Amino acid sequence: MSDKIMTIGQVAARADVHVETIRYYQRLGLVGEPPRPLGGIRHYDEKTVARLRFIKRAQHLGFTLDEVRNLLALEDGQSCRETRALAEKKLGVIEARMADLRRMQKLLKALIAECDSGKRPRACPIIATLSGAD
Amino acid sequence: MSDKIMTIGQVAARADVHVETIRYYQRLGLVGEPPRPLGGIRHYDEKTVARLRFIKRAQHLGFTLDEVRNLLALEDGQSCRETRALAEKKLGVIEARMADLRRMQKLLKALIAECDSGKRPRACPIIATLSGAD
DNA sequence: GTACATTCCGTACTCAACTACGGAGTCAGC
DNA sequence: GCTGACTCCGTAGTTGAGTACGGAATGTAC
Repeated sequence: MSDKIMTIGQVAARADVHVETIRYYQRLGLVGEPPRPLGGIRHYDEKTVARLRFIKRAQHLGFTLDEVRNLLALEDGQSCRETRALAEKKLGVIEARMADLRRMQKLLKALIAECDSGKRPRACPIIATLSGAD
Repeated sequence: MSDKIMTIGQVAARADVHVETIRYYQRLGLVGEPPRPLGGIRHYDEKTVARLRFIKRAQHLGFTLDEVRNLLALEDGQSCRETRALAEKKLGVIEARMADLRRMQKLLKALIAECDSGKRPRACPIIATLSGAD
């Protein structure tokens, strides 16, 4: 576990975010305030990089920072009971999201196949199917 | 295909969005301006409801309105060639997103199992794995 | 030991995506 | 034919998620 000490700028570069973003996440409590030996400058380690990357990925999957905070609580959580409950809940969210993506995927594939088969898809039903008319 | 005529308020209620949101999407061109017979009030049909629901779902999966515009172009697209290319591209995006979700899912399941097995997961590696350290 | 780059910190600005507001027009029921 | 609910339209305000700015402090290379 390479515990090389880094400055905020190095962490930012490695996680591909702006320095300001890290400080913003610290204000929100998504990233902890690291030790600050000798007056001023904070010392970060590789874990922060991983955490930042995780946040970005989760966001990209449609989770808000607030939801990401919950996901992060799984890592941080002390109580197994609470962690378990949260994990279960998030699992449900993720599975619903995957189902939606699978539907999109299926339809896109069908659309492509239809294009290939030459028969003009008169009004392909992509939206009708995806809008999930309940 | 029930082509019942609706007002904007009825469409909003059925699609579970605000009236203002529909007008906003019209300004952005995500939803077409419907016919407006007899002076003032617009007449909508069921298709608009489906379109709105689709937009909301796609957004929830992490697509921006701009990306949603692209997805909608698949439905609206005249040219099979262009549609095909776009569909192919979106399919890639969706598959990447699903892979990420699958990773999350797997880890959440592992986390739950670990909780259940009684052995305290000392620092569960959820983030480490999800941060996708390349 | 002094430039120069970074960090620190607070505050202000930006951008996407709405959401609210207000006054005028329209329409359906009584 | 009037009342109350809904629509239309433009403009302004809000929220979430950053991004930019600028002056003081610190650290590093020469």
